Amino acid sequence: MGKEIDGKKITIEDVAKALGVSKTTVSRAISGKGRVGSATREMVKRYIEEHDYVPNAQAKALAKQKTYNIGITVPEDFELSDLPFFQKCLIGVCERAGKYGYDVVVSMTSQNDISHLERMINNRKVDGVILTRTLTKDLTIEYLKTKNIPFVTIGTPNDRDVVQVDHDHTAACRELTKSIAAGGPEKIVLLGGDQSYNVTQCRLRGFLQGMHDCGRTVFPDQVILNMGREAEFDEVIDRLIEEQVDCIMCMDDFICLSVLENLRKRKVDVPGDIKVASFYNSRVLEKNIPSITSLNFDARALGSEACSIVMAMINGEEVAQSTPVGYEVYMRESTN
Amino acid sequence: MGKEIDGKKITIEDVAKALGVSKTTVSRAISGKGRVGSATREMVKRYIEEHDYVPNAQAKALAKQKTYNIGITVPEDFELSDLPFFQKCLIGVCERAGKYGYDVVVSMTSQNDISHLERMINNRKVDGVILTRTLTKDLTIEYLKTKNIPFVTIGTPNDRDVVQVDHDHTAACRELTKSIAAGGPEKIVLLGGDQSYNVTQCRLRGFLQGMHDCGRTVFPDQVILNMGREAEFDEVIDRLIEEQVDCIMCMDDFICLSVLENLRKRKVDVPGDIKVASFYNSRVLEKNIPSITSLNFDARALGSEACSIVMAMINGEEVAQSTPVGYEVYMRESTN
DNA sequence: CTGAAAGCGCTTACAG
DNA sequence: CTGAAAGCGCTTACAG
Repeated sequence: MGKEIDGKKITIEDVAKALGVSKTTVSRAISGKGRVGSATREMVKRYIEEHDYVPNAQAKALAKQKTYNIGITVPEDFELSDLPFFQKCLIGVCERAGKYGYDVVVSMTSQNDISHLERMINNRKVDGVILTRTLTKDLTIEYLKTKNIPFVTIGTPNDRDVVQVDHDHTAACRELTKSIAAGGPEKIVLLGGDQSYNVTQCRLRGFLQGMHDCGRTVFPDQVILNMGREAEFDEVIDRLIEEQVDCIMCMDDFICLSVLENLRKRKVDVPGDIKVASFYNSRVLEKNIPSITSLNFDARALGSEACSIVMAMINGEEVAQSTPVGYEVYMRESTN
Repeated sequence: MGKEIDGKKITIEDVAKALGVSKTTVSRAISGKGRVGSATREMVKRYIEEHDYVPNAQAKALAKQKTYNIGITVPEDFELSDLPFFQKCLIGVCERAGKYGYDVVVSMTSQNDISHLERMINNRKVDGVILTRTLTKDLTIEYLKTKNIPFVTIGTPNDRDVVQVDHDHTAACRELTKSIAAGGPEKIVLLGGDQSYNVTQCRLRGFLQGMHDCGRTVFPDQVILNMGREAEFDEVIDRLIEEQVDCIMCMDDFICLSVLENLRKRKVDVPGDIKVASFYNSRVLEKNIPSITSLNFDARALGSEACSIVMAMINGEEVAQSTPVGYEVYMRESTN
């Protein structure tokens, strides 16, 4: 196996010589571009198959001015984000990229440091990039717009001229909110995360719309954002109990987990005393008793979709400015 | 900004012409290899700085027969593994790689499909690779050994001639087990995951050693591996309660989470009725009440270390076959 | 249908 | 200290 000459890989020239044809012919037989006699083509194909010839991607890249790589950003401060979300996206991207013969190179980014991204772009390591998170004030988007490189965001930046794919969070949250509000609970409160995230804004909007759809008025004290530290939860939950809130809607699973444990600590029964729902997949909560009403999203599909879209852009095709990926509403015990 | 000619990046030739020197000189001034007059060097440096010249990495790669990329495998079936572990490793790797001017390309692998890895290697997209997980029967290791490429594993494969970096799970579990066994609980049971993972074996070994250190005999029914589905937990926990087990040691956080929720459901008090400990960081459990006795590991450090080691191998340096990364034992409320 | 040659943008012996 | 030239391994007009 591994037919190598002196431990070195064989090149297109070796193949050409061995077969008594030109490099041009070998190249064409492999790429399928340009005409080659079918007998010649078969001969070449058989030879490279038997001799494990694999074209040097670096050389190809240089000649074609393409890298056959796409970039993806990985948030350094992922603690702030949904736990397996990035990883699922990544898998989706890898899977799809592989079908195009592309590899994926990752670039670590944080809110205010995009130096790794810059290096990757400047070094022309990739033909396009996928952003896995968008912030309201997003350095990566600003940067990429100045460069002449195709990119798509997973998530919904405010910026209406960047190509994006996302779950329709607003619609999803609206639907879930409606389903719950219609069910009766008097006082519903929304607990959310970092308001600098667009997704926070989308979910908030969906919540407000859903409430509005049911003819509900939302007072300022029914929306609590920027939940983070443990101490805050203690305080907030205390207040909500005191105010006899009927239902707590959580923008993500971590908030929901904290809420549940806080309620448990205080011996507050869910859903008996207070109903609880989450605006996100409850992987972390999946074993929870009672089961948690939530939305269901498929991050892997998001990654796949995003990848297909950059690939299309790289190939110069037209793409939609925005592509929604589906969701489901799971009504479960926690809001019964 | 972005001094480009016709929207194309400037090349070393453009720089050379503009400065009236040869490409050789420019190349040397940039790389610092070969002698160049210091005045010339400064002139070149200033010019490329002002004109945003960035060498074409593809061309450099081809000329130097190096890619300036390292590969890292991402487990497709990460559901089975620790949740943020891979991501932390990845961040650690990215961070360190960046310091070497390297980018990192990911390759999706599953237990029995390493085609993406193969493509990445065959296409020579990387100079070395980091495996983020090792299985007892590991296709990736077998494959990489046949290729002539430096690689290091995160985790402890049985294979004693692959370079590896890992937490010393065995020692860590041994220490935690000792601390607990010394504290008194009569009947201690170990609940573990997939026994095809080496880490499972290491933890088991540590547990057995720790028990042995305390003069305890371990009977077969005190070790339960391959815990997976919810149904199993119900059954197992029922049995353990019936057998009046005093302490449940969990090999990872997900097992621990399931155990805790199962006990809670049955109104079994922790640590009053049964003590609980985890052999892994309790990120998922961090808000749990009571706080959970566990080991503490730093996956990001693991990634950094692994990266430094492949880099050394790529540069032809000698490296230790095995590098341990530290751990801590956190005794908390759940075993009091 | 096939090939010689130039080109992609670097690096690096070799010579001066 | 500096440069002309060959080479890395592909692709692709251009010519036949």
